[in-house]
Amino acid sequence: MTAAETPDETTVTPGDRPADVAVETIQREMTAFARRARASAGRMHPELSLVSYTLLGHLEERGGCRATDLATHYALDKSTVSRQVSALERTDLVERRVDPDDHRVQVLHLTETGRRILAQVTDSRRTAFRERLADWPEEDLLRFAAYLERYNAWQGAGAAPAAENGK
Amino acid sequence: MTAAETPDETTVTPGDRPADVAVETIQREMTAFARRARASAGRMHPELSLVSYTLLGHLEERGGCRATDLATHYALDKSTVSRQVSALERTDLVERRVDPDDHRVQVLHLTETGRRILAQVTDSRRTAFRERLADWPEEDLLRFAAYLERYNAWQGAGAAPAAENGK
DNA sequence: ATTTCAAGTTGTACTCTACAACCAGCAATG
DNA sequence: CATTGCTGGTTGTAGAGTACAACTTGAAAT
Repeated sequence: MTAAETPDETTVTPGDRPADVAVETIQREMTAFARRARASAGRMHPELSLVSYTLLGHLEERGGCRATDLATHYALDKSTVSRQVSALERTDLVERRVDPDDHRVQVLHLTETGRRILAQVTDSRRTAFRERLADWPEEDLLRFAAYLERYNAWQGAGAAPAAENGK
Repeated sequence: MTAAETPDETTVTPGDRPADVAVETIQREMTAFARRARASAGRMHPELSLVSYTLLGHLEERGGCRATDLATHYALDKSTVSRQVSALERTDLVERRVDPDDHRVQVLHLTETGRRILAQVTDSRRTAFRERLADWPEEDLLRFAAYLERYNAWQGAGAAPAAENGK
């Protein structure tokens, strides 16, 4: 429709080389994915938002850590983490234990419930991903995983030196 | 840390096969990316949120479409789209033209400004992505792009049969 | 003409988020 | 020890993004 929409080529100027096209595609697809992720995650598990999920995951992986650690690791404001943690505590998924060495800090730990819910959501998410990737040859799965890791591992030169899952 | 954290194996049950590990990784990395995307996009372009950007992109790609089309395509509520479009109109990035055939519908079009801003943001995003992918061999770029497309193209069997550009 | 349907808008509410102001411990200094 | 300053966390406030439900208006079907 409306072919008279000024089909000027200068508007976007996608590079001509295959690599440029690929970068373009990567950008587009990553963006599309990101746009959907939150909502779809929320639909799947109304009980545990994407953020809560990753927070809980970090807690389990580390076996407890401080709110500040979560904040820096995920590049979130400490107030955000504070509220998230409050919510998680209210729903009895995490508990706070005041650090005896420093009464300012409170080490966060998963509760049994938290561990259970996390496992449950993880499982459900895994199922969804598996279904989605069911017909992929193993070789492609491995490569795709490697690419994603590589992509995410990139540390922006000038970017905030914080964040990133070092582990 | 805290090895006394009940290291029960049943908690996560990651499959042992390489493919399972890969799926796990894909899930984790896609999630990590999604979590950051919005914020980083916002930091890069305070003028155009990730959503606005994709909306504008769709408009350009299609050369105008209805709000409902945007809603179904992006699986957003029509009220959400309505408000987004309002904002885009207020900032003079899109304009509405009432469809002469059906006075209910208003076809959305990019304005000149909209086209310009979109191109500008697209360019800036492309630069960022290129930088990030600078040291990737072309072969990997092509494969990564293909994987992402394939991943995103997946239509959940039971998912909403709506969406996607029929046209 | 009346009912039904589709496109959009508006009211309301909730989540996620940041920033700024603040409080409470710890640490260093005189 | 008292003062100053830093760090971990909370709370007030604000804004984006979103959904759902109720409503308006125009089109279509009967």
